[in-house]
Amino acid sequence: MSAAEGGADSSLLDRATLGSRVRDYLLVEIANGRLAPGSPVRELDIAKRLGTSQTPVREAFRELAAFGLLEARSHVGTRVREVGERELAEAVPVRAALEAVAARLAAPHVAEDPSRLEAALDELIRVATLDDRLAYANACTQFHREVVRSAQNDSLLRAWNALGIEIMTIMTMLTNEEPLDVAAEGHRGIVEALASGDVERSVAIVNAHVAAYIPGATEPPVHVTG
Amino acid sequence: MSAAEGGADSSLLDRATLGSRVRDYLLVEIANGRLAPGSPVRELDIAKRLGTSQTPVREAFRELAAFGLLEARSHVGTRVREVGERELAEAVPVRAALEAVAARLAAPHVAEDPSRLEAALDELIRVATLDDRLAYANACTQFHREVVRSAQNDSLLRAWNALGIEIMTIMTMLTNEEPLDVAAEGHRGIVEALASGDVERSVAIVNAHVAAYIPGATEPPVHVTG
DNA sequence: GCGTCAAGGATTATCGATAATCCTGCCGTA
DNA sequence: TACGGCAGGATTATCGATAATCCTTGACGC
Repeated sequence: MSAAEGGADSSLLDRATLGSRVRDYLLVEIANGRLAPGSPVRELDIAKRLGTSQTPVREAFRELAAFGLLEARSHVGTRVREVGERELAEAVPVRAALEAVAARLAAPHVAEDPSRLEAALDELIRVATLDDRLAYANACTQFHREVVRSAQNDSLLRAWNALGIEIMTIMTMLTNEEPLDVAAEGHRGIVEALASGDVERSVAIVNAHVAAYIPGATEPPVHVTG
Repeated sequence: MSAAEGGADSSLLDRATLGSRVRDYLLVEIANGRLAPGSPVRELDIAKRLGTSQTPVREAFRELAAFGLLEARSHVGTRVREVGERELAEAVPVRAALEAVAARLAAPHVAEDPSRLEAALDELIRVATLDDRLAYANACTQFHREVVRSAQNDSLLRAWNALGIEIMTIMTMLTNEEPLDVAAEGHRGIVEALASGDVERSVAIVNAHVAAYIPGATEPPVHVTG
């Protein structure tokens, strides 16, 4: 998915090109574990399975690789990227820094019109009642993406997207025992802080939230002030 | 360029795939203005001009679109996106935040073995004598990428790559009058700070450096402490 | 035993051609 | 005039097949 559309487009219209539908298919397969991390995926295999040619599959592969979900080696093969605890931990300070910037930039916009973010929160809380950790992970990713999107800064969104939060969140949720309703409610504070327009509080809350995402993290690894 | 390869491959070895060479070609054409912002680019035109088929061109288009350099509409056409000062300025706080994290993480590693970073600096200073602003821009990007790479954090590198620093730097260098040798020397302080292992000084210097990159910026938009 | 090299298999990379889609301009109608 | 619809052109999207590259395996010489 291009950074501009941000990964939320294809479900709306049927304008979807074949490539984007293949992409979504792979996304789901990776998300629910049918394509396990580390397992190889072959362009022509997927093409045959979906009844398309190699071309759209190839395009989908490239996009997912850009998101860090797939790992491709030229002329050799592609596999689902392994995201170990080390990778997960590694991403935390990066994510914290980016979402801190996002909070700083988003606060004024959200304060002016909090409706989109509130809708994302409502959806998250609704999904939390479904006892489906996979669906919850996706909703959670969408919520955070909405925060970043609220900053109205394409560069920021692109960088954040490149982290591959989808897979990180899924991993975290599946190796986690936290009740979903509690996890969901933990996001309310973010919306409130942003909607109030209080930049410093927003940044602090987001930092704490992201840092808490990885079990074992004791405090925000990067504290952003300014 | 895929996030994994990091955009630094194609100029070194001839491992470059056709798609990546087309990408680089287009990058240069856009940078030096032969492909003016707003002008349409046709896949088959470029393909014929470069003597390839449509496929690699298409791939290059997708990558450049992901970086915000091209604007594609399905079944209609692609044009060079207008990258105004606003876009350039937008990226600054994001880049500053990422490179601050990079400095924090890289300092210990660089202190232990500064050779790679020093080599990048030497190369930058060497290229500065060539009076080729395009080459300098590339060397400069390489230097900063080396700083980020020194952090030894894949997530960080992916996010940074997603910003498309190449084009930002090229744009800046081409609309800039600063003498190249002065610009190059401005990077020495970064290496020294990192090599000394002084994290706080490293972060401060990197922040100042990045913020100064955009003419008109008065102070680091985000100050990272911790 | 160990390094070197060649052949073969696996996978992606590229090609040339065709299909699908979208836009524009024209025509007919009221 | 304003409006709807329908050819025709332009461009991308997709296809099926072939080429190029890389890795592995095993033979061979030392």
